[in-house]
Amino acid sequence: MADGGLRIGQVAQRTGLSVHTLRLYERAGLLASEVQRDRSGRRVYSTWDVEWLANCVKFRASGMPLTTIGRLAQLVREGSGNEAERLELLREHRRHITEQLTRLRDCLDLVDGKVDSYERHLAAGARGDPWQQQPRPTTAEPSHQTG
Amino acid sequence: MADGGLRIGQVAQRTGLSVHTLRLYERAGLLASEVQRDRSGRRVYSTWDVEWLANCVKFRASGMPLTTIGRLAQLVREGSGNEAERLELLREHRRHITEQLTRLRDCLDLVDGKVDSYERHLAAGARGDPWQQQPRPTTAEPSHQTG
DNA sequence: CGTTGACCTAGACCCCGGTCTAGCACCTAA
DNA sequence: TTAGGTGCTAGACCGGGGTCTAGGTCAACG
Repeated sequence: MADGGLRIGQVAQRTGLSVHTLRLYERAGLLASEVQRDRSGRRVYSTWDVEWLANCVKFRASGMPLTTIGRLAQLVREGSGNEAERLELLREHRRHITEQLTRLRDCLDLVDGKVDSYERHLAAGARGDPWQQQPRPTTAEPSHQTG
Repeated sequence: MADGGLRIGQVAQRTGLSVHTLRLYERAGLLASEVQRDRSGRRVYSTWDVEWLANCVKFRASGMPLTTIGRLAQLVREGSGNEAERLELLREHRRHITEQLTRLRDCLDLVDGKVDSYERHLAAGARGDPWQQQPRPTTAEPSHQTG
């Protein structure tokens, strides 16, 4: 395991991505540095590549689309000088994550509420349905309001 | 706005779903009660339907697949007696949400770290790249370790 | 009346992100 | 020398979740 020098299978193991996906990511331009090849054409990933991929995994897991990761990768590939742009991109993603977090917490509230009510319901011996449309008031007609 | 009696367009407005999606959801069996129709065949949603749909929106937003929502809807459609199963389903989804939350927080840490480092980097006058592979140690060859 | 706007159905289309296959090349170990 | 394992490319395929189109029906308004 001398520094650098992992092949695709090993990288797959330690990133949790499939080899297919690794190749896909490369084709899609997600890699921030050209992957080396050994003399018979097989990919050779440096440990830096693997770290980068681990980051990609987290970006994906937090909903960053492949194209965006690609843009970031490109910026890094281009080297120093565009840090402001990278920062911008990262900030935007951070915003995106925090939004997801609040939405998710909101949903969790809903689900928690439902779970609670069903638990109480079942504990109390199942009288009535805590989540049922009312016993059908009438045969609803849209009452023709144009609004 | 007498109780009950919204048409699809209005429902689209208040749920944020498109009319296309509303019809899709119906076809996919996401609705927990048969949508009424007026005498010319147009859908007439009760306010209960709309509430249900609002819940569906949250389920989706928290990553519940359509098929699962469909199962839940079916249980509700079938009426009292299967509350335990609904509870099970909801609990599982809650678990799923909390997992997402922890993963997301983890990703947020990463992104926060990167943002911080770029901010400090830029504030300090951009020396070196905080996110760059080391200056290319050698021309990595995989050193043929079979492991 | 006719026109306009909301609605209907069936079905095609699309994007995204992966997953898999076919057919081939290499390399090392038995 | 051959077999097994791993890798390669190009490209097909897939599932999920929408989104849109074509072609038609109402119904209400001017």
